Amino acid sequence: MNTLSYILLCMLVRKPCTGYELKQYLALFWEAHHSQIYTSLAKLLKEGYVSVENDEKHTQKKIYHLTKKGENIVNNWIQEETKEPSQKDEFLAKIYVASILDKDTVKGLLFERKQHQLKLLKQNQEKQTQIDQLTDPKEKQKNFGRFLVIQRKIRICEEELRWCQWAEEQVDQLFLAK
Amino acid sequence: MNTLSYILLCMLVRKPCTGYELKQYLALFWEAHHSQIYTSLAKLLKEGYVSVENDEKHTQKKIYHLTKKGENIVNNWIQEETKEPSQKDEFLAKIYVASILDKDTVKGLLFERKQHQLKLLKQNQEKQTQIDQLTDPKEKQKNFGRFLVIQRKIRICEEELRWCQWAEEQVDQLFLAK
DNA sequence: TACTGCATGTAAGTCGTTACATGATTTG
DNA sequence: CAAATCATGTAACGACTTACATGCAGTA
Repeated sequence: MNTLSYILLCMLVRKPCTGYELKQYLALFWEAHHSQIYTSLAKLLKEGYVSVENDEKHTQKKIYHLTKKGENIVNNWIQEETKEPSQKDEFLAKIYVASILDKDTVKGLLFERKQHQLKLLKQNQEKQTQIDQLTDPKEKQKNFGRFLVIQRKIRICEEELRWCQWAEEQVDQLFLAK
Repeated sequence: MNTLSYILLCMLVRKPCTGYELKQYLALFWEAHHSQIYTSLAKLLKEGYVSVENDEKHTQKKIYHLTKKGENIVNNWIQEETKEPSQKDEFLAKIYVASILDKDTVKGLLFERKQHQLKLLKQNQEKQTQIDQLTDPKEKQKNFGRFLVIQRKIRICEEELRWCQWAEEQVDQLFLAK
């Protein structure tokens, strides 16, 4: 059992999913290519942590369900120590060397980042709207954790956008002084 | 040349560093174990992108400098397309399944996260103070990119702390309703 | 009917983690 | 003078990326 396997099992607590869906849900706080997800799901199935149901209409679809054994192992994992988050951000490495770049390059980098963050923000706001529209209290409760995580993402996107704005102003000031 | 190699070269733009220092500077936006850093530096040296100077007092220390060739390749890399940031955060996977956890577990997770973020915030505020204390304009200019990146980290830490606070309130409300 | 998105899978090669290994320097 | 931190390195193993490969479903 590696970390990705536990993450996949966590995703299945809320509802049964296909591998394809898992990849998308995961994106809120994890990264994995489909090749990795499908091989991990195959292992989890072999070891009995998940079960598969074949969709009748879409015969190619495999809907994975969490088994009792799977839920137990998730519960144990949650009690274990939580590893610190890891991040890799090329953009910040480029910003780090701003002093050897020209104004247009730095501004271009910041512009692209802003576009990316705006896109992310919009996507997450849509996800939130979907949760807000749930009327069934049971469904709403099942989505509580997801709701918290999406809210966090939205807040951080907004803060990053404010930082981009501020950074642009700093760049302007620096090149004015030169 | 992989991404880590470019990141290392970027770090050396500001000032010559040892592998040990690089690991610490990197932490602002990248993660790498020392084993990876030392082997990458050895490759960069062999290919002439960096040069080594041995510290006279501390003979075990190897201070890496960026060569002209290294600076050129960094400049080319910066013009290339920037890969999107990647993140891996176990904590959020655990929060995601909040609905099957008890109140104390969720609150405990949030508490630990808060402690971690407070530590990070403090560390970065110290880094900022160091930059603020620079008086030489040239030194200050060289640290411009670093300044931007540290500011971003501080802002995001603060936002995450606000989110933790908010999330605790949400948890209280949920368990009140139950 | 062509194109985009949905959906799954395998294999080779690269990257990253963990463990092993050593030794100097600083601080209480 | 013991412990923590600084400082560097190698090797084995596991995780991740990239490329190859296939086919269905919806829509313009």
